[in-house]
Amino acid sequence: MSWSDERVELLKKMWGEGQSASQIAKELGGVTRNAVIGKVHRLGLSNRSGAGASDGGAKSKTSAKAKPAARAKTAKSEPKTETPKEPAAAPVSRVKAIIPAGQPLPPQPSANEIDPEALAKVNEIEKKAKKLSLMELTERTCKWPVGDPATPDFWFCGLPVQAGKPYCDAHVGVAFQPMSSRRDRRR
DNA sequence: CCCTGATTCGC
DNA sequence: GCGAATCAGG
Repeated sequence: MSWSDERVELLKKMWGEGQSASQIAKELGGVTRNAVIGKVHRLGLSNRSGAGASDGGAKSKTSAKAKPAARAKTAKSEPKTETPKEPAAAPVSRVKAIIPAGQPLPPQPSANEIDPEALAKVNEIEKKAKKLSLMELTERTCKWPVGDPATPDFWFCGLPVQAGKPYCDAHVGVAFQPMSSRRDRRR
């Protein structure tokens, strides 16, 4: 396949719309996402001007970037500092459950007031939760704690996490509320 | 693991 | 000019 005007145009269009390279490649057919990215670069529109779009893995690299130069076989045997797997701070949501009654609760930002939908979603997925122990958590398992840590009935969600996030899709929903839960609250 | 774009370099 | 292989990161 070659880059006909039409194909290039579609490429530009989709790229402009914020479509990912893989999506564009899929749409065009006959090319890989690498081909698309390569073309995008050659066309000089590597930087999606203005369009915020879904920034999957793009992190506006700084111009001058260190490059390995000869990418032969030099690299590959680096020490690589593995992420020592953090315990991850407990979400404030279930705090109430793990704090003995009678103790004053620390001021919680917005422990309450979470999208009912998000909560419902959580309740649903928690049924499917893998109920992992702390040791079983990995970089891609939801680290949302459930239950009382001082109890055998304590586990972590363990469902697949959302890329880059510490929690699964549902828990991300209640963990990161985009400021402004209630839009229009009739009172 | 999935995914993203960025870069290099032989073709 | 092209794009696979690789890098770098969420």
